[in-house]
Amino acid sequence: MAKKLVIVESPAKAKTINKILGDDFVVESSMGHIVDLPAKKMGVDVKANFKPTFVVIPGKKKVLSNLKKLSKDKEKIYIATDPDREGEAIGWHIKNNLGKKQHFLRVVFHEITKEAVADAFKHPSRIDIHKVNAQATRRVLDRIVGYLLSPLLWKKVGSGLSAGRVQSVALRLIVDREQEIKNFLPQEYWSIEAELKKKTGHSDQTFTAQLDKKDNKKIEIHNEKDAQAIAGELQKEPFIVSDINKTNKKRNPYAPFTTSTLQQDAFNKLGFTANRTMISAQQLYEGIELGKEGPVGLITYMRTDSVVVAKTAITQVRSYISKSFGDKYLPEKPNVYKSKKSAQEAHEAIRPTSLKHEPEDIKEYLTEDQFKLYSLIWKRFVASQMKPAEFLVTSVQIAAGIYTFRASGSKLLFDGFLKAYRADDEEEIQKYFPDLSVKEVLDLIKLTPDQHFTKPPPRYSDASLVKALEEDGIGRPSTYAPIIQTLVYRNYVHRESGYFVPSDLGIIIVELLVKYFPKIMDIGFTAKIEEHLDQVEEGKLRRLSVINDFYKPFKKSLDFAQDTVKKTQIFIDEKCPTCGKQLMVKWGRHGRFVSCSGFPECRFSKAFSTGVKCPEEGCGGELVERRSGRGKRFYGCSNYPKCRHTTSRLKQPTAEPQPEQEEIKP
DNA sequence: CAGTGAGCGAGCTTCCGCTTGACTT
Repeated sequence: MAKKLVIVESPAKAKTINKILGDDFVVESSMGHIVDLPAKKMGVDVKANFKPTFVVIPGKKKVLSNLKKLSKDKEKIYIATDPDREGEAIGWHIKNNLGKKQHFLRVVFHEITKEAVADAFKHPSRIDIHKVNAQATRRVLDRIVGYLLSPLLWKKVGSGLSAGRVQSVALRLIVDREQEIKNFLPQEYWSIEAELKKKTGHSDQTFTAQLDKKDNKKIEIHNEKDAQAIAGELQKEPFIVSDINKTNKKRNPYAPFTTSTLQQDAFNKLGFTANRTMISAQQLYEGIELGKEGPVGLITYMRTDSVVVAKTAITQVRSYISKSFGDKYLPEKPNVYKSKKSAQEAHEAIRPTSLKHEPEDIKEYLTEDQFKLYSLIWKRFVASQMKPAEFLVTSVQIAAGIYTFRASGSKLLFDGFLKAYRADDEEEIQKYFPDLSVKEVLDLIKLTPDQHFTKPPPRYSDASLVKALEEDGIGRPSTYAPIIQTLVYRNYVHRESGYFVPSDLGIIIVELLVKYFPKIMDIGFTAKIEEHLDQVEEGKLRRLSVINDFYKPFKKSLDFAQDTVKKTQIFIDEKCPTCGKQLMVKWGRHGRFVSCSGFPECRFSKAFSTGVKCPEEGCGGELVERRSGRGKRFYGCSNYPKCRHTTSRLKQPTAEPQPEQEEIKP
C-alpha cells in the first residue's frame, strides 16, 4: 500500500512521474488551480487591505475531494506543482484545503527525467510564502483592473465588453499599428539594377549589381526623370571592379522551441493560428496511440518560456546527430542557449521526448496537423545541437564613372544545422556569382531603373503579435493563444488574410482607455508590475504596498472617467423606416447590427449593411454583414433566403461609420 | 480550402493564469 502522495498539475505529468517513482507513491494531478477569486463578484475587499477571498473553483470540487480521499492515509504528501509563482500558489492552496494533519513537503524539478525527479525528492523543502504572496498580488491587480474597467465600458460603450491588463494592451498594439499604416505617406524612390557579364570566359551567365553610391555617398533617387538621366550617363561608362571583399560567415542554429517561437514558426511555415498550434501540441504531449507500443507522449510540455534541455536529451540527440549526419555535424560541446531574462523556466524547451520516434516512422498514427507540427519540433530540436552553417560571402564594388554599384554572392561552404532544419522561406538558393578580380572590366548587358514606394509596417499576424507580446513581457505561454481568441471573439479585431484589423469598436475602446488610463495602457506597465512582483517574491516589498500604489491613482482616473466620458454612439446616415428617428450601429453577440436610436420605444433592427449592391442579376439587394455558426464573418445578401448570394470578401471596401460621443439622452 | 444565416435588446456581461474534461445514476 502506497504511503506517499505526490501532487502535480498535469495528468500526463502524473503518469510519467509515477513510472519514475514506482509503487511506493501515488501521483495525482490538480489540473491547475483549484481555488480562485469568485467569478461573479469582485472577491477583493478594498477597505480591508484588499483582502482576497479565494473559493474552490466550481468545476474543481471533484478534483479536490479526490485529493482529500487520497491524502487521508498518507504519511507524507509531496507538493510537486510547477516551480514558478503560479505553481507555488497552487501548492499552497492545495495544502490549505487538505487539512493540517499530514506532513507536507515541497519538491521542485524543472525537467521530468529520472535524475531530476530523484534529486528533487532527496532535497524536499517547504512552500515559499513570498512566492504565494506575489501570485496573490498579481491575481488581485488583474481582478481590480479587469472588473472595474469592464463595467466602465458597459456603461460608456456597449454591454458585455471587456478590458484587462493584458488584452487591452494587446489590442492597443493592433490599433496603434493600424493608425501608423493609415498615416503613412509612401515615398517614391528609384533603384537602378545593372545586369553584367564577364568579358573573358565562355559562360553566358550574367549577374546583377545595384547602384549604391555617387561620389562615394549613398545615392537617393526620387523620381523617374532623375533615374533616366543617371541611366543615360551610366550607359556611356565602363564598369570596372574596384573592390572585392571575401569573408567567412557563420550562421548559428536556432534555440529549441518555446511556446512563443513554436507559435511563430508554425504560423510562418505551416499557416497555423496560435490556437491551432496549441491544440495539436497538446495532443502530442498527452500521448498518441502508436500501434502495439500503446500511447506515447511525443513532446515535452508545450507551455514553456525556457530553452533549457535536459542533459539526458542532449546526450541522446548528440548520438543521433553523429549517427544520422556524421561527426562533422556534431559540435565539440553541446550548444547552450539562454532563455529570455523574464523567463520563469518552470519547464524544459519544447522537444521530442525520444528520438526513437522519427516523424516519418510514425506518420500513419498522426493527423496531418500533428505530423507537420511534430516534424517542425523534431527538426528544430535536432538542428539546435548541430554545428553552424558556413558561408563564403563575397561583396564586390563596381565603379562606373562617379557611380558605384554593389553586388554580392554567397556560397555555402558547409551546411551544418541546415541539413536538418532547412527553412523553405529562406533563400539559401545558390545564385550564380562569378569569380572576379579587381580592375576587371565587365560588359554591361542591361540597365533597369525601377520605381518603388516605401511601405508602411505590416499589420500584426498571430506570429508577430505573439512575438511582440513576449518581447514586452505581456501575457504568459499559457495565454498567448487565448488572448488572440478574446480579441477576435469580442469583435475588437478580425483576421484579414491572416492579419489583424481592428474594428471601429476596438479603436473606440483603445482611444478611451489610452486617454483616461494611460498608465495601464502603457506597453511597459506589465514589466513594471513584474519588477514589483519579483520584489514581493524576495520579501523586499509587501503585497499591500504594491496594490495600494497602483489602486489610489487608478481609482482617481476611474472616477474621473465615470463623470467625464460620454456614451459612445455610432449613428448612420439613415432614418428608421418605422418611426423616422436616426438609425445607429450596436454590437450584439453576433457582431454589429443596425438599430433604431429610439430603442426601446421603437424596436426596429436590421443587419449591418455594407452599402455594396448584391452582384446577383436582378436581385437589387445589398450585402450585409453576417456571422457563421463558427463565428466567421462573411457577407450575405439582404434578400436572404430569396437570394442566397454570399462572399467572404468585398470587392469594394465598406465605408465605416464614424463614431461620435454623445450625451446620454434622458 | 470551402462556403457560412434569421437574432442581437432590460438582467446579464467582465479579469489573468494554471490545467483538462465533458454528467446521469
